[in-house]
Amino acid sequence: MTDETPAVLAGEVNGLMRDMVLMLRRVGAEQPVTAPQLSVLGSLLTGPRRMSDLAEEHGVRMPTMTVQVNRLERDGLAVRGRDGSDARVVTVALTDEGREALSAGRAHRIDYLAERLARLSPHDRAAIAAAVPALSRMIKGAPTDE
Amino acid sequence: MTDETPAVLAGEVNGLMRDMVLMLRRVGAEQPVTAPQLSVLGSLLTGPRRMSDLAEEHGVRMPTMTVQVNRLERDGLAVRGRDGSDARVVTVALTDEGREALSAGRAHRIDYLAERLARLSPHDRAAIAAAVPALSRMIKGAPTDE
DNA sequence: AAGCTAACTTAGTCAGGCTAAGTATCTGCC
DNA sequence: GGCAGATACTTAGCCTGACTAAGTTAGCTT
Repeated sequence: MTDETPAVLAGEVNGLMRDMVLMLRRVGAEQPVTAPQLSVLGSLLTGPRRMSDLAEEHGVRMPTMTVQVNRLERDGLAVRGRDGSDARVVTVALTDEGREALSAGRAHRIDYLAERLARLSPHDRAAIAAAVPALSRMIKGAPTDE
Repeated sequence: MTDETPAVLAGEVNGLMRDMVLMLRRVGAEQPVTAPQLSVLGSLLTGPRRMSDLAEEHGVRMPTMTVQVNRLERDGLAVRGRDGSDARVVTVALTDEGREALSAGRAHRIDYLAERLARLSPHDRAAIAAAVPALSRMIKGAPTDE
């Protein structure tokens, strides 16, 4: 049995995250659309969103989102629009091309992970599946609901 | 029970990783030493290393490591040296200040994680602990050893 | 209508990654 | 022994992604 003390576990999780960052760099390399861009496109799937919402949702400041959307627009993946009720707000919407880029990019990432997961034993996969909710709570900083 | 199909799991893990990146940005913000730098300092703990080794170990190209080490040296956390047997190789060693920065930076990250883990139920922690080896295998792309 | 607040953008800075090309040194072969 | 090619690094130049500070435009409140 592994030691489940928070401090010890934290060390293990820390190492895991370092390796994960490395892996993510590899997955993303050679891809036309970067991970943050893909992430923003994903937010647009349910309809146009305002800049401030996007910034908030992705945990960045507005200037960062401005630049991100500039690039998406430059590459034809999204378009800016205006909100009728408030002339200050700028909305962003997916283009068809953006929708395609999103699904292609997602497929690439998911396939990569799925392939790796498929190589593991059912036992390992079960362990990961069982830990997903707990990891999600940990990442979001939410205490376990008891 | 969660569905353990690779494809479905991959989707969940993908979402998890996105959130993790967000969390890592938060942990790292306001920290004097960045995560990659901390990571390099960690490699130096066991003694001086050559540039090419460091680049290899951290999955980056040499020019990237050159810049990284430039910054570490600029900030007094590491020093470059020469290898007696081969005049082409450059070695990098920790300074006392670097050792301190490393342990402080590590402590910050680990404490952050430990605190979050401590808030989870023992059941959640156990699930995470049980999944660590499997996740590690997944990340490294190694098939389960059976 | 004035003045404050809110939503974005612009400008400037920094870290971290890359490729291509330059320099110095080592190695192997004739 | 000396030259050719390989190896170890650095330099230069480019891109993404993040930040703050400051500018602009539009809405809100009084």
